[in-house]
Amino acid sequence: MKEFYRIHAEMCKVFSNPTRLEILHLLRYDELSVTELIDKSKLSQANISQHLAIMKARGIVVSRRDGKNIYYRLANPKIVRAFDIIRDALVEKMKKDSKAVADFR
Amino acid sequence: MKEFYRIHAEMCKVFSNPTRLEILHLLRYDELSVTELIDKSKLSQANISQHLAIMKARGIVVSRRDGKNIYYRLANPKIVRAFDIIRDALVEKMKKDSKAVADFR
DNA sequence: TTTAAATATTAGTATATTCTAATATGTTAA
DNA sequence: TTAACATATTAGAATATACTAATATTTAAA
Repeated sequence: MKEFYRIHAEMCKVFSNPTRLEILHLLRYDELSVTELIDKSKLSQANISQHLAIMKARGIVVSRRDGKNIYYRLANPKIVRAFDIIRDALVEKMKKDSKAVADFR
Repeated sequence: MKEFYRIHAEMCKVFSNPTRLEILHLLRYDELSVTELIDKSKLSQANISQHLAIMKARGIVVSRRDGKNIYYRLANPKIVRAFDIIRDALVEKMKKDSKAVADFR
């Protein structure tokens, strides 16, 4: 089982970087080329390319070439659901925390 | 929005370590004391304690003291669902990958 | 067949993470 | 109040990560 935790952790590690989350968010509904990702995110080309490579290697995104452009998209739509749940839990927690702060005052 | 990605990433970072996943898995249904966690995981006391501190600081687990023991449990059951989805996606992917390997032969 | 556009890769530095070993703190029972 | 148990904290070394700057590769158009 320990091996499975290792692999699971490897997968989660992909989601533990704000830049990658931003890229994944941009890819949520549509595939996008690297240039489009650069435009929409204002991140550097090299940096985006590196993160895409990481995610591709782990099977989170897939790519296809069309002429000069390479388009990336999510490999598995389930991942988005996992995000949403974590985001919900996060929002819930933030509300609770801010309420605790409010109650304290 | 970038700020939100940062916080989301912080949260996901918690799940990006195999030891923490193992602990979370052990806490899935029941609260457990640190000693029980040590027994069930065979991890070192210091290490478990450190990981519990990390997860507590981020609001993933909560604790209560009962005499000499401190019991930890999951703060939000939703988190478990997020795990399950990621795990499913992972299993799906592993099946697909092993099938690709099989087809290749 | 050169040039320009799109993307990938590499090297290197700064920072973060993880673990072990040692020590400290808190709690109960003798 | 001391001993023993349960848990937390600290320090420090090894490893991993993320970013920038520079360079390489691939493709299509001129």
